[in-house]
Amino acid sequence: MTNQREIILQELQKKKQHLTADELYDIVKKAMPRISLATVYRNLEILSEAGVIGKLEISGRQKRFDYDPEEHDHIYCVVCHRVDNLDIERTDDDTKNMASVAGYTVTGYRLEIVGICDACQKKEVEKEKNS
Amino acid sequence: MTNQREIILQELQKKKQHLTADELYDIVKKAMPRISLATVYRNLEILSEAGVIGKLEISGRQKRFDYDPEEHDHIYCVVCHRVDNLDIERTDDDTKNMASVAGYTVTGYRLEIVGICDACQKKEVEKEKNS
DNA sequence: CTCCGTGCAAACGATTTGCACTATG
DNA sequence: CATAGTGCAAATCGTTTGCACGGAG
Repeated sequence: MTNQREIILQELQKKKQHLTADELYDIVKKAMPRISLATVYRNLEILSEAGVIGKLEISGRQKRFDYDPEEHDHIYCVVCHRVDNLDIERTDDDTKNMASVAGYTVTGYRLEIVGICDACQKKEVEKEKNS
Repeated sequence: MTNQREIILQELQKKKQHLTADELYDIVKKAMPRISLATVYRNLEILSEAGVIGKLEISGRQKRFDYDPEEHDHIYCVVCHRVDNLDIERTDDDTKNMASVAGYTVTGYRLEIVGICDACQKKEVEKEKNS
């Protein structure tokens, strides 16, 4: 656990958001100006591999990293691409229902709810006023 | 609807699989050797925009295109990345449950089941035999 | 000393774009 | 003849990697 690894982890946990590698890079640079983006990527990979954080491959281009490594689902905003945690209980029933599909052995699932976040809804209203 | 557009669409529908742009490119090249990958990308974008096909952003690197534009969920194989359609009914209840989340206006959801497909399971067995 | 982790820059894979050209309406 | 669509190559974006160096054990 190097110095840079620790700062990356701390900042991610402190923000309590689902950040991309380069968002986190910008933040960490303030505390450690000579850090490189590659180091951020490498450490995020190591940390998620170790189960300390989660890695999200939500629709869109960039991966995001989750301060909470527990299995859970996400909701994301189609406008600003912000991602939040969902707290929906995953019933065993669901998993059982899936087990029969097309010869697959089911190992898990990912539910991704899509919507427009509070902030973006407000922005929409603003826009309509001005037009 | 140009000639190349038509062939791209036909081949995708004929294959009844969830192909990536470059897989489709390889297929279409046989019928139309001078076509470029950019054209395949452009037309897949246009076709999915028009609702004739679907665009999938499943975990992993490449986008896949779906011959079936209807809303439905998918299962994909973690080993070979093959994607198949799911035929799980989406109840209104589900959507209602989601509506309350964190100030979001929910517009939809995407369920992605993860597993190992039939073919890859068989390959696993083979490997074990040989080792 | 020995290595693992770093910073940098260059490489990479997937996708997109600028441009000149071609077919089609 | 106007213009939407093409092929090609170069550009772009997010991410990964090779390499020489530096610092901790």
